[in-house]
Amino acid sequence: MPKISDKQRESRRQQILEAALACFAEDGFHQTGMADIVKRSGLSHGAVYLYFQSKDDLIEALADDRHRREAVLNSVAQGSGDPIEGLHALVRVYAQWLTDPAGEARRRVGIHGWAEALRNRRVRNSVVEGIDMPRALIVALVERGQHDGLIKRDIGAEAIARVLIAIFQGFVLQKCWGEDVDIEACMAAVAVVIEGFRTTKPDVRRRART
Amino acid sequence: MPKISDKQRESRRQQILEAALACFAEDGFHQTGMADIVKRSGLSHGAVYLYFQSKDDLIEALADDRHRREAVLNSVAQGSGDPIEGLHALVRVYAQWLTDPAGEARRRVGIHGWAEALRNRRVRNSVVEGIDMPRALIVALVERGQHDGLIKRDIGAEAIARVLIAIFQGFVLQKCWGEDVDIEACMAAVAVVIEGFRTTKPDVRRRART
DNA sequence: ACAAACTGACTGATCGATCGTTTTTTATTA
DNA sequence: TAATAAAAAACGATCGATCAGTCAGTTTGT
Repeated sequence: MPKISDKQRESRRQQILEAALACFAEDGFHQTGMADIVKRSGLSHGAVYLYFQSKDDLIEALADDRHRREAVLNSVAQGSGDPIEGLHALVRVYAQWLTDPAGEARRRVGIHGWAEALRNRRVRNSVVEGIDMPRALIVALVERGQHDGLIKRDIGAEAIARVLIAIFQGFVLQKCWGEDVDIEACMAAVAVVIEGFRTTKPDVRRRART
Repeated sequence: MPKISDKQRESRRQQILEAALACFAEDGFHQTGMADIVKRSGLSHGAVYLYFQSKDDLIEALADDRHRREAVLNSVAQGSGDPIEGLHALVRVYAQWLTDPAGEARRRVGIHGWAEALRNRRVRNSVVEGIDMPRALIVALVERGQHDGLIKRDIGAEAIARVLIAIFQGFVLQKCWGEDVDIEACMAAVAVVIEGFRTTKPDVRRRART
């Protein structure tokens, strides 16, 4: 007979994950000891190992950030209109995520995950898959924009997607290092970047959808 | 009386640094043991500690990448002409650095350094100072371009600099993760981004230099 | 009363760093 | 030129500390 309910069990799990997130955000994966996580969680060593098989298990559980993907997915729903407006919407979503004080720990752990991805195959898969979704979304938007003659056709949609993603990755770094980045001004610059992809002449050639 | 010359001494130092670079690139700072570096260097534990006080000393020595700064400085000399052409030149320099196979280890160590910068003040200072120089260079170019009416005045020069730097930071990540990034296509997209900063109308208003 | 949840002292392994010893090189002497 | 003394350089066995992970025993809720 289980002593605690599934809800309680999940709550304990989250309790440990939150402690681990805070510790990893402060000191990175490999400079954080299990003792730190244990102390912060308020539980004991044994209890933690009831919920996670190993420290690597915890790392992998935190390397995967589903919340952000869901936020992106929501913006997909809105992005069914003008492709370029879709790109702007996407930028807005990420800008908000970037400036949310509550997400500081997640961003820091994310950076540690980027480094860990260089040596841990499972973490790398998590990280790469994590950017695959927004990348595919941007590619779809751009290709639609190019098809409709709104976006320059001489640039690869894939290239545009990677540039936009790179911009946000770089901002996460610069922000987390504590540099005083004027996010608002930078987002304005990114908006100009996106407008730069727009065809200068309206390019009346607009083929019918297949 | 010294047994070995300064040249030999520096050579040994480099020998250790190269071993450490290779090890750190493979496994990160904290997953690399001194024993790994010792073995790779072909020396002994004691010998390594004759040249570096501690493992952290090695980390800090490698977190600072002067070579790249020098390359940027060289491109400064060329950038005395058209500001926008200066930006393109800068992109070319970084694109070359990004695709140089010999620089793979340095790029990977760089990423580990980005994560380490979150918890090690000295490493953070190295990293931040490392991007301060190209940032100042871009700001100078953009402000000159804006002054001459070549670059849109409604974007902050600082913001443009941070966007361009972020792009390259992101590309280093995506490249090192092993994703098949078409660097050439991406650089073409970046070129479009830069052109997007250009004033659409030539903006004849050109004030004389103060 | 019973079984699951939890505890925390404990373990073997591994870490960065040390230091007494050995090797190597150079300046000096024979 | 060959032998020698002296000192720096290099070595590597070894240290205490710390690590992730375990398990026999205790508590807790049903």
